[in-house]
Amino acid sequence: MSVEFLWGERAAPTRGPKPALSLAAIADAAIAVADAEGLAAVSMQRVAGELGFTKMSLYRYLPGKAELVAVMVERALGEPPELRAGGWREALAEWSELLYEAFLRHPWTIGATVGSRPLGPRELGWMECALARLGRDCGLTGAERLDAVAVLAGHARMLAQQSDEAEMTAAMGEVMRQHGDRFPYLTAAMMETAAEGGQNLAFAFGRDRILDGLESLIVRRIGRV
Amino acid sequence: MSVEFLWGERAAPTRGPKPALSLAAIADAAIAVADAEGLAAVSMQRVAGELGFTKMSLYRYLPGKAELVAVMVERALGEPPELRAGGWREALAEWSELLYEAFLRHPWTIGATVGSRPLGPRELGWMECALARLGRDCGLTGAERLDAVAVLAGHARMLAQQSDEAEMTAAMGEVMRQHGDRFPYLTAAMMETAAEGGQNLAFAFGRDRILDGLESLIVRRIGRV
DNA sequence: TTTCTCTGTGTACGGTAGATACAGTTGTCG
DNA sequence: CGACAACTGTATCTACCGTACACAGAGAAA
Repeated sequence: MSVEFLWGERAAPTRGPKPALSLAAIADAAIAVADAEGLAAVSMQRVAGELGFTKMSLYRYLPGKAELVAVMVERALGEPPELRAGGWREALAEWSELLYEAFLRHPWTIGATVGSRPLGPRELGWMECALARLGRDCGLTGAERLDAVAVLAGHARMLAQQSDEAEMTAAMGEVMRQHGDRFPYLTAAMMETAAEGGQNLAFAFGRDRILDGLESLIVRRIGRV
Repeated sequence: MSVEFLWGERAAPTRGPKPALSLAAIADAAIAVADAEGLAAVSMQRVAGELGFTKMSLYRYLPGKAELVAVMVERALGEPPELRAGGWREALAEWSELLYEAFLRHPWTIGATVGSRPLGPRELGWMECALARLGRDCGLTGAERLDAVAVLAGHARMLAQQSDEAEMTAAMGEVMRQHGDRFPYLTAAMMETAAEGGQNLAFAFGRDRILDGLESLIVRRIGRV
């Protein structure tokens, strides 16, 4: 995986035939496949076929599949958002919600952004726009600010992943019916949840707890929010 | 992927040749490969070769590769821990740290536990032993207790993943040197971090913020911890 | 001993990523 | 204009992957 690929703009060649494809068109076709059938369905063959070309033609635009996935992620993530005016807490709340929604729009990005990988400009841009609001005067060190943003991002990622797992929850219900007695506290919590009904506020709950925790530390450090 | 596989004990056959392999031996060989070279290096061929058998022999013990990975995860996770006595906060702090260390021991489990998958008894057991400490009398609803534990688990997973990415950080440093001016706040935070030195407390920082947030909610709900 | 079941093996198939060689197109320069 | 160089997409090839299936041998039950 070449890091430069996500950052460098390659000069458009002047000689030779006009390219029939483009990086953007390839990425969009791949994203459409991933949205519809998951990341596992994205193969060079499949994407090229979707565009009416042979798979090897894609290698004129991309060094390999890893780069394709990286470009897909960058495109699916979108430009970093313009956050509403307000304090750091409101800004980070909005930021994490937007990230959460981006993950929901393209659930495969969750699986595509695990492990070591080169970060593209947009992924860094999202980090930047959160850090811009958690400024240097909030009483947190640089490492703490980075970690605070990472915790929020991790929460958005985890909750988006959970909401993508309807059939997993169904399969788990079957298991719980058979082995529920081995997990009394888990069973109780799930029964309560089912009785309450409202489960869509799971993301907001965790996010607000994290922000509560940050706020209490900041208050301890500088005496105000 | 058959859910029953992780839960059911298959009866040992009485007739025919003695099995030369065992599920445990296969999983251990696969885990050794994954620990050394990553999950991508785990193929039926490779695991069977490691044991001195042909790949097709593995299918006498496992329906397919998905089940192999599921068994690997269950084995690598280990039995749910016995948490020290104490309040919910100390217990959850220890719990998330143990989970974090389990992820560090087998970094590939992070990538193997994304997306919809059948949960095994140990994965549920870990949830159970955390929920047992965040009891019904803490003022949180069932859904809130589940989400609180999920946030802590997600944090452990995310930080374990980050610490596995030394070369990613290195590659990012190169990128920042070239395009750092586009990300001033990110650059500042990273410079500060590098100057401070101590980055191993990143996990504890996030964990303590999450626990702070939970504590402040519980205090609001029932007036005490 | 015969029978039946389970074991591990060999072969085969369709899928994957990717290297390489090649034919056709097209801009630039003599 | 003609020759050349650069670039395109295609066809072919290798090396894997997971796994379906048929089969020979092992070994306990009948």
